[in-house]
Amino acid sequence: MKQQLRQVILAALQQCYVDGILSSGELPGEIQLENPKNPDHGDFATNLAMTLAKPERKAPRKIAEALVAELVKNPLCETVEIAGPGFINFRLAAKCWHDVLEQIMVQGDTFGRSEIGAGTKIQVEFVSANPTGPLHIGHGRGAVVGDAVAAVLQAAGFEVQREYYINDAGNQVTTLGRSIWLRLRELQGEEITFPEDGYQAEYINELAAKYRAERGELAGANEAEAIKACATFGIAEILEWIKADLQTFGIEFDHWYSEQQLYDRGMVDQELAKLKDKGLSFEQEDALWLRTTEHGDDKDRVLIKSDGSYTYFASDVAYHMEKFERGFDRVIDVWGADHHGYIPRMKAMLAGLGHAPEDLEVLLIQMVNLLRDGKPFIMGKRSGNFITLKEVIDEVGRDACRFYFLMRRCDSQLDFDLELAKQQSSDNPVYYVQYAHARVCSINRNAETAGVTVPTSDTVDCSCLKLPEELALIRQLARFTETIEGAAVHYEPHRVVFYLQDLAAQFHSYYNKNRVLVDDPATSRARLYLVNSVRIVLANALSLLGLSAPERM
RNA sequence: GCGCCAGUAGCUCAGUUGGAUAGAGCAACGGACUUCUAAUCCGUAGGCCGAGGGUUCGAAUCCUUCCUGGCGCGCCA
Repeated sequence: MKQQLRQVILAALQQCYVDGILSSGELPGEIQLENPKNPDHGDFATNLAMTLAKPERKAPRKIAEALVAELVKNPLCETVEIAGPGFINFRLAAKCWHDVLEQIMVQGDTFGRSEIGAGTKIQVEFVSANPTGPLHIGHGRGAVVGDAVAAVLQAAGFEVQREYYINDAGNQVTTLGRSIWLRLRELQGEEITFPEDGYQAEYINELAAKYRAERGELAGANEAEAIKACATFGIAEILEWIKADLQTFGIEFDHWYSEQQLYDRGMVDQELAKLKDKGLSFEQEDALWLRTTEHGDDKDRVLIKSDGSYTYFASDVAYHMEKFERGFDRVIDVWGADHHGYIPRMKAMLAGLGHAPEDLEVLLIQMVNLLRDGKPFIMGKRSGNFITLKEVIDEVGRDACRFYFLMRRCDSQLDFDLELAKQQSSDNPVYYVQYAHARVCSINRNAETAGVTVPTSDTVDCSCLKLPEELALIRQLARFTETIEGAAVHYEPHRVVFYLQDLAAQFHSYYNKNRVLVDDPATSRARLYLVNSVRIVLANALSLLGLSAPERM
């Protein structure tokens, strides 16, 4: 709709140049069209005359007059008016809006999709929590945001892969192994002193018990081997928990990528060798450093420590180099905001290899403040006051949980009140939106009983849809595609959430003011056509965010 | 000390590439169910967009200085 109008405006501008009414010949890169907040300002507005004021050296309103003289000739435009300092306001013919409904009906569950991302391969890596403990609420937010970002990108035509990076190498693995091993010895009746830096949580005892049940007593193996066995066992078990939790949350990954395998395949050494060949790394004090200061980092970073072991950064560098070698045009990492200090060195590393800064986009997920009845719910691994993601989902419900995580832009902190999220009332926005969907379904059931069927595009008489609120509703529906595009381009899935709330509000208001099923059959059918278009868009948006669209509530 | 994110109504937050009179929900107050689901709707009230300066036709939005809160600044992961 917008694109169509842009063409019309461009043609009018060119005509003005041909006629010599305007002389600069200036063609704007893109004609800016906005959706006015004030309905008096029409369906669309452009500031074109104001931006042309400088090159034309004429008053904006003069330029607008010339353009309007051309534009009124177009049948698409019902009215074209000049307003304020030089805005041109358009009101489109009702026919244009009725065509939108037909598009929705014909396209069904694909309505809203576009191809702006066609040909671009993007990888979204998210969650990537260490497999040393169950997922908590912070991981949940990252999981939902990552999943939704991937979904809107897909809807906008990008080719998307969802990946989980498993940090199954490094010190934390040994710590996990040792923790399980100690608990296991405890179970076998030994008196042990549990170290300060071990994992103290209850689930370690569960893992130890399970190990014992499945594998029996620890045999005479030496300590290092026993710890390693416990670690391997623990990682595998916890990974299963994580996979199960994500599944109940409705999140699926295309690819699980193991850090350990990165080492086993020799990828880390290979990639580090490439850096060395390019002169990006250097040795100093027995350690290997990456020269990240050349591209904006505060200091150079260690890849291989003086004791010969690798830093976490080393495998991360190799991992990201390999991502691009896999053919992705762009790579998105979803991280907890506490890792933000890491961004400059990663970007510097890629810049050294000739990548543009925007090839890697890091989405920082701000902290989640867990509350219960408005009071902070302090989580301490040691206090025992620990609540896992699974417990939150079980208590609050999947849809409400997802919706809360998506309601805010991810770079602002989120207060998550368990009692509030749990409420199945008007206080809970997720039900407000889902209720709109259920309401249309209910109307459909009543229509069916009354023998009224939803008309097809060629049998509907859209001329019955002329109330201002009906046209406003269609305008909102028409914005769905551009909303998804905006959410995709800016990596901001919360835009879809706000869109959904606006659409639901408009529908509820319309529903309260007007009956769909009235005495006049043509009007009933046309309104049924309209509300079912609303239903389709609600369902598409809900599905995009991983939310259900219930038919009854 | 340096860096990142945030600061908008009593509370929680939106606000598109800089656009017209800054919006929504909750809370408060007043209304609407013999009518397709009241998990809904309609109305009232509520603002120094953290503060100052700058850029321009035009700033919550861009630049700059400061204030406040959160988080980072390892040869940890």
